[in-house]
Amino acid sequence: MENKTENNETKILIAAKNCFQKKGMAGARMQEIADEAGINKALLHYYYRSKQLLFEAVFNQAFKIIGPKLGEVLNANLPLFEKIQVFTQNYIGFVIAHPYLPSFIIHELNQNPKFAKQLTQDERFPEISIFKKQVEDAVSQGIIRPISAEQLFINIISITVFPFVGAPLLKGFTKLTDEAYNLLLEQRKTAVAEFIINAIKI
Amino acid sequence: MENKTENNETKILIAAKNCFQKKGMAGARMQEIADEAGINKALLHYYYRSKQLLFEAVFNQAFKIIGPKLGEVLNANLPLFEKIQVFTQNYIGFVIAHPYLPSFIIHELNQNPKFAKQLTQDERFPEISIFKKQVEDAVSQGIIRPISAEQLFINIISITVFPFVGAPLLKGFTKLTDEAYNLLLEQRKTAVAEFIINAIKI
DNA sequence: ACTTTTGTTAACTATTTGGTTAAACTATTT
DNA sequence: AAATAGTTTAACCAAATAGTTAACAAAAGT
Repeated sequence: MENKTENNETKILIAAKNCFQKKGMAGARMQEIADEAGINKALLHYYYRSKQLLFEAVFNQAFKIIGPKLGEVLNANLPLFEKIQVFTQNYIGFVIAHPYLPSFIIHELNQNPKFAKQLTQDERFPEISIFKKQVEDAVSQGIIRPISAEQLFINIISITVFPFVGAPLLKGFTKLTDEAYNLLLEQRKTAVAEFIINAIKI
Repeated sequence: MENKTENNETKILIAAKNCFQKKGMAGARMQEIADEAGINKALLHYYYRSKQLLFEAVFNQAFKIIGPKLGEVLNANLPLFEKIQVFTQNYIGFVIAHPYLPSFIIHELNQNPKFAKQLTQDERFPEISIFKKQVEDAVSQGIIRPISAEQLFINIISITVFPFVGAPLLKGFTKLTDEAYNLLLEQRKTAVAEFIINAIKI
């Protein structure tokens, strides 16, 4: 067993992930990451030379997880409605398990547009072309109402991700307790696909 | 004319708004705010004692703008479908004019949950109870499919706001240029309401 | 006129913070 | 066991940064 005691390199990465995701690049402190990893601050610099590089390691790892997760379903060989069901269910489940991840990615991408361009060109970056064709076919066959694949895709992602990103705000508006709100998120695993399919189905 | 030369207090607030919205509380620098306002850094502290207080002034002002804007339509005396149309159109238009605002509010609220609680109790904080009743009535009258007002509200906000918050990400996915993406946002002013109404209408 | 209050600045201070160094410690090789 | 390479730490360092001070200027009272 190799992870009897996690090695420092991964302990650092885990601690850094937590700190960066909670506080963002600008708000996170190297000392805090070191403390959370239970090691000396100099060791951070030993493994990852600078804050910037440590941040990029965390960010890339985050994207390596979430990117393929998205592409996987989008490019699967499934009928459109089923695909929407699987996608939203999978994805909401995934985000429930990693609640800080979307806000983190979005915030840092907003801070650093160059970073965004770079990501787009990564080979792991999800492709929507298959999904796009599928939507266009469904429209021309009269199965769904006319809508561009881009608009539909944006609607799906929005309705899936935003309830996590905007949780504090939405909890405020709806005056729900944390438990009630989490229950509601859980229900969305199936409710969201239903909503979207109703919106496009003829 | 009183704003011949804007007074320093508001010049500071404007500069601070820009910096905080672009870089967040943690990323913004007092010196940068002073430079952008064209004044000495000490003057920031003269008017707003600390970075924290300046930040709160900016944040509260931001919420003072966006909060009532939301409540206004939600509590208006309009039939449900029309309300959805007016709300999405108004709100998308508003966010086009203030594109950094939602990300800013969301990020800072995620950083500081106490802040969120405090806001909820503010009298300016929008109420959804009228909207809630309206949705419940529409459901029981069989006008719309069964859905909780909270879920519908979350869907509306998500689909309205997320395309702005997640713009860099969504631009990446859809491979659209900035212009194409902006055009698409413009189209959403009407398309979004249609989508939502189709989703719930029986 | 002069006194007081308000506004403004340059220079300074204290602290935080990312990053370095040199030494100590540990495992691995020879 | 000695040498070597890899790992870890305490103590530092330099730059950045929020905040202060003291002097000065302008405006407002008197």
